[in-house]
Amino acid sequence: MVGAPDAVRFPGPGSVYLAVTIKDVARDAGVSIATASRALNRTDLVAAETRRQVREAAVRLHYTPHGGARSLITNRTNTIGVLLPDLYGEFFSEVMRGIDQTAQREGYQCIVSSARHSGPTLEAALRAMRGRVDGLVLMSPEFTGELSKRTLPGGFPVVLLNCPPSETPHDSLNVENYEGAYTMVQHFISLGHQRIAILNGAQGNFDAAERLRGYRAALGDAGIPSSPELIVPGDFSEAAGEAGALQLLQLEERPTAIFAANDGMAIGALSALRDAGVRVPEDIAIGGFDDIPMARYIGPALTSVHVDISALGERATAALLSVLRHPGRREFTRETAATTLVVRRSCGARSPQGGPAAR
Amino acid sequence: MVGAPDAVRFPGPGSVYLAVTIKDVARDAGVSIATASRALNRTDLVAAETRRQVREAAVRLHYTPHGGARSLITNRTNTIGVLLPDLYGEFFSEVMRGIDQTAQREGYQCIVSSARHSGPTLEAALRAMRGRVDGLVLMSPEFTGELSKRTLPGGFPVVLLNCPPSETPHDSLNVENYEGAYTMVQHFISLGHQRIAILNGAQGNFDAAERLRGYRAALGDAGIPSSPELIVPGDFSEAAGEAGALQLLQLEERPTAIFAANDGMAIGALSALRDAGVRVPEDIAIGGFDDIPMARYIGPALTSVHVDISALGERATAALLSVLRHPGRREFTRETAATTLVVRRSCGARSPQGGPAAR
DNA sequence: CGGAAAAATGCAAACGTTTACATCATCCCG
DNA sequence: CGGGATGATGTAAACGTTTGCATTTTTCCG
Repeated sequence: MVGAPDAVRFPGPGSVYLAVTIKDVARDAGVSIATASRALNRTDLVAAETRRQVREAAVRLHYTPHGGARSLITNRTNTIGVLLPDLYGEFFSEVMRGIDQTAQREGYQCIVSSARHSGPTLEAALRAMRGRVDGLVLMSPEFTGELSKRTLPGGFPVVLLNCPPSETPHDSLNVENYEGAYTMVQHFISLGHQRIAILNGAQGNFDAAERLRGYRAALGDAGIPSSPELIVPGDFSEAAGEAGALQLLQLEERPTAIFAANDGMAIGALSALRDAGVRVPEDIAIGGFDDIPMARYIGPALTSVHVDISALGERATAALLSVLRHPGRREFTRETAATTLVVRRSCGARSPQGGPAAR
Repeated sequence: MVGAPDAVRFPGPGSVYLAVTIKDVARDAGVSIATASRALNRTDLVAAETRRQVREAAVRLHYTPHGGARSLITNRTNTIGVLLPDLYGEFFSEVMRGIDQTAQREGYQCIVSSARHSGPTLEAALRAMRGRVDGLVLMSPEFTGELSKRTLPGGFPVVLLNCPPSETPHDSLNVENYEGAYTMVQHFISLGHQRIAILNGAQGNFDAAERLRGYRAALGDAGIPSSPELIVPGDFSEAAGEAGALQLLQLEERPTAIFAANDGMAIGALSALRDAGVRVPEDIAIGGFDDIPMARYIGPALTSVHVDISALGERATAALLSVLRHPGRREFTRETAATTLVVRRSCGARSPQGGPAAR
C-alpha cells in the first residue's frame, strides 16, 4: 500500500467521501493508468502478476469506476430506464420484478420513475432520463405517437409496454385485453348470466378501453343487449371497485355478475358486497382481470383473467436488450401476451379448477 | 436551422441514434460551447436574445445533456440508489412509491435494484451502483456492519431502512416492530385469548426477529407461558401463511388467535382457515402486520399493525437528501417509525373502529 | 547469441460537460 | 471624448475513463 488517494473530493453539494480514481489504483499498483484499466476490464491483455497487483490495489482502496466517465467514452450506460404510470399495487411490483430480474441478469441497471399521468410530467420524466440510459421500457396507457415525436430522439431504443398502438417506430408488447375480457364475459354467459355489469378502468386508459370493448363484443355476440347503467366508471383502485359495486346494488334490477376490469376493483367490489350482505357467487358472481398473486387467497377465491405479470416485464426487457445488442436491425416487433381464464369460486362455476399454479 | 449534428454515434453496442451534443447546439445557435452551456443552465449570465436562440436550437435538435459528462465535472449524479431485498408484494411497491415520489420532487432519479438475499449478490449490487449514485437507500434485513466496511467507501451517504442496528456510520430508520407486535398480542390477550400463535417471518430477518420478541414479551408480561408449538416458521409469503395455519390446525389444542408477522401471511392463513371451515374471528382470531392498503378490503377485514409504508420510503429518502445537501454534518440519526393498531373484524373485537382512513 | 515475433505496458487523445479566466463590446459618467 | 465599470462571450482546462498506437520487454527459434 503506497499512498493515500491524491484528491479529496470536496462538498460539491453531492458527496464528501474521498473519491478514489483509477489513477490512485494505478499509482498504488505501480503501473500506468492504461494498464490499470486493462487489468480491471478485459483481463487477457495484461500479465497475470500485474493483474493481481492492480486488483488488489483496487480492492484495498475501495476503487469504484466512475460510471459517468466510462459511459462518456464507451457510449453506453448499461442502464435502462423504466417509466411506469404509477406505482400502486401488486401489479406494478410484479412487472418491476420481471424487469429488474432480466436486466440484472444481463448486467444492466434500472432507473425507474413513475409519472403522474399528465402529459408534461411524463415528458419531464422522459427528458430527465435521456442521456443516462441506453434504452427505455415505457409503460404508459396515455402514450401517444405525437408525444413520442416531441420527446424521444429519433431511433432511441424504446419498448412500449401496454401502450396504445401507434405508428411510432418502437417495439411493443401488449396484453390481450380484448380477448381476455371477451373470454371472461363469455364464461359468465355460459353460466347463464344475462345481466352482466362491468367495473370499467380509468378514463382514457387504453387497457381499460380494450377490456370494455371485449365486454361489449362478448355481449353482442351472444345477442345480449348492453345496458348503459351496467357500465360503471372506475380507476383500477379498490376504492373505485367498492363504490362501483355499491352503485350497482342501487339499481332496480341488479346485475347477476360483475366483471371488474382489474383485480383491485374486484377486491373492492367483493368487500362492498360482503358488507351489504350479498353472497358471492350465489347472489352475484364476480370476475377480475390480471390474476395478481393474491387473487387466489382472498375469499371467495377470485376468478380472473390470468396475465403472467412478471413475464410481461421480462419480455419487454428482453426485447429492449435485444435491440441494444443488435442496433442495425430496423424491424419493429409487435408482441402480445396471451391471457388465460382462471376459474375459482367467485364466479360460481361448478367445478373450479385451480388454474395455473401460483408462483 | 443550420446543420445536422456532426457526429453519428455508431453502434457501440449501446445505441445507434445520432447523438446531438451541446456542440451541435452551439453551432446551430452560432455561439460558443460555453455560452450554450450557460444559456441552458444558469440563465442570468447570458443575453436574453442569445439565450432564446440557444434554447430554440436545443429544442429543435432534441438536445439531451449527457448525464455522465455532466456528473464527471460537477461530481454529482442527481441519482440515488435504492437497494431492496426483493420486490414482492404490495409492501415494496408502497415503499418505492414513497421513495420515488420524494426523490422526484427534489429532482433526483432512482436506480433501483433488488438483491436476492445472499451476501455476494448484495455486494455485487452495491458495487454496480457505486459511481452512479450520490447516495443509497438500503433496505436489507441482512445487512451487517462487516458488509458495510467491505463494500461502501468510507463516508458514502447511506440511509439504512429496516436494517439490523449496527455501529456503522449511517443514518437509519426502523419500524417499531417490537412495540407493534407487543401491542397486537396484548390486544389479543385483552380480548381473552390465552392460546396465541405466531406465524413467524423469515429466518434471519431482523424485522421478523423483533416481532417475535414483541410477541414473547407480551405473553410473558401477561404471565402466559409460551409454548413452542405455537411458534411456526414462515417467510412472509401468502403460501407460508397458508401452510402455517394448516399446521396449527393439526394441533391437539388449537390456538384461539393467530398473529401473522405480516399481512401476506395473514391473508394466506385466512385462506387456509376458510377452506378448512374454520370461522374467523369466531373460532380463531387473526391479526397481521404492515396494514397494506388491501388489508381493509379482504374478508374479514384484517386487523393489523399499521405502518405508514410509503412514509417509510419518504422519510428515508428525505434523510438521505438531507445528508447530500449538508455533507459536513457528521451526526448520524436513528429514526423509528411508530405503528398503530388498526382493529377490524378479523380479531373479533366488539366494535372495530376503522383505523386510519385508507388512502 | 541474434533477431523477429509476441506479449506487456505506456502515452495521449477523445468522450461531453462545466467553469475560471481572459477578452471584447458596451455603457455611463465626468 | 476618455476611461473605468459592467456585461456578454470565448478559450481552454479539467473531470475519470477507454483505447489506438507506439514503445518496451519478453519469448522463442534458428
